[in-house]
Amino acid sequence: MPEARRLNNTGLVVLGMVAAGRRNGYEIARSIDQSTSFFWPASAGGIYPELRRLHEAGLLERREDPRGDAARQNYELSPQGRAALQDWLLDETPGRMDMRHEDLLRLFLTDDVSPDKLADLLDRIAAGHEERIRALETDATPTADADRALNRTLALDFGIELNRASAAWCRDTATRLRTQAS
Amino acid sequence: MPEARRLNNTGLVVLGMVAAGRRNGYEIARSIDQSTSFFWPASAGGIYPELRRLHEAGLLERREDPRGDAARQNYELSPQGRAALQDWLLDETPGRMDMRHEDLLRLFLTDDVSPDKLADLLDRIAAGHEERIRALETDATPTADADRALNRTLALDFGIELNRASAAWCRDTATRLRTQAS
DNA sequence: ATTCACATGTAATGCGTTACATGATTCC
DNA sequence: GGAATCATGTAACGCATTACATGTGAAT
Repeated sequence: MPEARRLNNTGLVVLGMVAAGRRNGYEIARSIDQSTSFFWPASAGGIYPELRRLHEAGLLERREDPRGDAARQNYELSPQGRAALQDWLLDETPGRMDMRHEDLLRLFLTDDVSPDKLADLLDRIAAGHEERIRALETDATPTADADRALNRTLALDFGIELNRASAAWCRDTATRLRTQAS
Repeated sequence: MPEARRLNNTGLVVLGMVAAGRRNGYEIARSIDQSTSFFWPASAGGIYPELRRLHEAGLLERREDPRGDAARQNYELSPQGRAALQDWLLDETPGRMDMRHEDLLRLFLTDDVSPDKLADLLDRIAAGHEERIRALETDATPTADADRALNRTLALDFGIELNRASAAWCRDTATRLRTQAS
């Protein structure tokens, strides 16, 4: 049985971030924030308890690494941790995918179906996606992150492309509605 | 202060579904499953408690509507419920948008960055999106749903387009990786 | 001197998911 | 009679979020 079954959402990305060279909770939180958060969010408050759990489960090794008087922990993968991560990475069953898109629910539930109102809403949805593109592009700049590995770049590119397509569809549909209405 | 603050994820869609004419928990669960689940999931088990909460909060009116010996509840919006829903619908602050995309996390965390392996993974991600397109298209067929309102159609179209763009990007990138590698 | 980035945590609360359990009705 | 659909719930469980609390080190 794959160990990965026991890894929750936070645990998965925390383990992966340690594997990617992040050493402590703060670095992990920062990295998640800059890179995975748009397709795999995890809040800072959940990371430290999760690090402890992973350590207690034997997936992480920890050593004290104080900076002056300030306590600091340094984490690395244990052999079991590496194995659990590989189990999950090599699992070829399709991964879960969930979405929660509030504006789309608004669109779906709007009872005023006049084309103009819908077009306005679509424009606002587009604006949201366009802002997200900007956020992703700043994160994707080479200076922002030492990791220029191909797969990292690809994941961010995917996010940009996704939002670009969303924004484009919204803009197109909005203008289509407006021209048809007139 | 908008009442919508007190509505949780399930409550929002439940209220909306009642507004859209769904009468009982079963109908709501079925509708969510067929339409909003890909951008606003809600599990059946959470709907009945939520209906009770909304009723207790005064947002829904309930009356008994037995079918033979079988108990059944019929829900409708109360004036407060309608107001709360409108508050939320007309709120122009950008809505939340979250995603959880396991295969994308796999892509991001893969340490074997050989183009062939990455291309394989991308093909699998594409396949997942293509399957989702098929699911959405069957839900979007006119026969499947009496609601042919414009906004409903648009929301489903958005989902289809989103997955189409995702799949296309994955396929394109996979072939690009393979040709560059050779 | 003070502000900002670094760094680690806790506690409350409210979900959301899952699995299960039950029974009626309708259709074949 | 049996199966699928309709219909309503409960209970456990593990989170995930949020807000808070605290302190150090580095830079200006």
